[in-house]
Amino acid sequence: MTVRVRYAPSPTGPLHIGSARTVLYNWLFARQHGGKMILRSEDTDRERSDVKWEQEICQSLRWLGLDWDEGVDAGGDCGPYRQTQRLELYRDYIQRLEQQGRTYYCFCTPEDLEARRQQSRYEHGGYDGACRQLSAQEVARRLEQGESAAVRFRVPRDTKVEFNDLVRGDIAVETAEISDFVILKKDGIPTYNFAVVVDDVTMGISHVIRANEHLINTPRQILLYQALGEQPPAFAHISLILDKSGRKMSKRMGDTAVDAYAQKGYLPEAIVNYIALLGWSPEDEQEIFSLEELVAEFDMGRVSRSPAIFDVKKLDWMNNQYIMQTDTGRLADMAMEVLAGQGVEVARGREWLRQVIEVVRDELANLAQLAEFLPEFTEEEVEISPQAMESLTWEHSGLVLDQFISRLKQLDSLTSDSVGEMLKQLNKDIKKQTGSGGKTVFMPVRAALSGQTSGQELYLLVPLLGRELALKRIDFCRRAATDSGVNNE
RNA sequence: GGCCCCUUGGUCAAGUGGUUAAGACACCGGCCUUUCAAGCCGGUAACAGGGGUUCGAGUCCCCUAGGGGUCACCA
Repeated sequence: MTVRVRYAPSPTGPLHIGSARTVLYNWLFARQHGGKMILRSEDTDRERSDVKWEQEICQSLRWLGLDWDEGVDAGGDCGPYRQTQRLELYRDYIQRLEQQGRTYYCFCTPEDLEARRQQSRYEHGGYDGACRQLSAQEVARRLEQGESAAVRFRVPRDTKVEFNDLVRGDIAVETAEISDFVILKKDGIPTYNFAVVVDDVTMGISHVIRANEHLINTPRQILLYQALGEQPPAFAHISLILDKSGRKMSKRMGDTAVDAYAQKGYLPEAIVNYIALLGWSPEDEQEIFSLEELVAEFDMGRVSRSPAIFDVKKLDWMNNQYIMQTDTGRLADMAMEVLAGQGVEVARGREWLRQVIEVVRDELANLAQLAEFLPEFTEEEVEISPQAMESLTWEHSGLVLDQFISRLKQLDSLTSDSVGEMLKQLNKDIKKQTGSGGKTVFMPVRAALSGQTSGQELYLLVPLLGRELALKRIDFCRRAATDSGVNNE
């Protein structure tokens, strides 16, 4: 059997992180079986659908590195791939069911239904079957009078629907639990449950891999497959991704859209890697996976049945892992965009930013955090910590800084090597002159250069500052120390 | 409320009747280091509860509790 899977979003918002994982699992499954991936737009909700979202979803998918063989933006033999463009097809299928007496017209208004439901809410949900027994004459008469009607599917009574879910095992539901549901809305648009079935049948879908919230829809859909005389596909329902509070991920608790993570400077491969591990685990203990490795290792049988909580801390760690091993040129390109998106201007340009990244990358959870690091390399007037201030008053600090300044001025070019050499020599010489070195040398230099007692390696910091800024900093910090009433001469 | 699904440390999770119950993130400590990170080493911490079945249960069965989903002319 050729594997054909699909991702079928409704274009009503950006790509959700949970959906991204669903697509990933579909994609991995297709790729490892030499199958096809299909992207279909379920845009039958005319109120909320918008092509703008369809485009954004496509863009996020591409950004993640997930492609598709057929569908929206790709074409294929089973098109069109937007449900609103397949209305005639649905009509044919509705007719097939009609001819077999499996449907009936329903004239109940939404208000009627709502009112009746209010009363019986906790006894039996769903439709009460009011129009099930309407005579053919009455139906014809009301239709003729121009009364509009929805079409409902006649659910068989007293039987049960059983199927085997690839991740959940055997599932059985009594049809008594399923009321006659609408398959064609009054406006002539099919409902989700009907359209998916027709689409999955006509597109030859072999495996339906989707979120767990659809598990309960599956029996209805299987009933439809049976009524149409079609073989249902295999189903795999994967658990939801929850937020920190254990609820379905909501914007209130953090970012839910893939795009939000892109804008914060998370790398697509980190996102993919992280969500792959949210609900699936490999046989061994590997944590870092490329897309190719995932194709090889992924196993639907090892997908977890329980919901997973999205942990940004681990994502941060994962992203950092990728930041540390990614080419800084690429990071710089991404960072320029990310920072621009945050309204942060990089006055000294991309190449300079690249060097900054080289120096601070091991502390970065995402590229947007670069914004917090930049002042350390650009500001003239820095914040001076009490500890830094104190180190400027040490016995030999004045001497150390004087010598550092004159040597800095003499250096031909500022590279990590030349500055490193210079510092080493300075340390040696000071030790010879005063008897103390190490911390008594490096700490005042650091304090005068940055106002802090911790930070980047000095030989990396200085070249990034440049001679001019470095000298200004030292001047500024010494002045501040003097002004604070302490004599550091 | 009915139905369906789920329940191993704070989080992700391994585990398919016999293990000292892995590993990762986070946290704590140590080493390294002119600082901070990174890195390396180590530590704290879990089978929701109760009944069975069994020589033996995180693993199988039942009940309870908790969480989630669903009960739309939304998808």
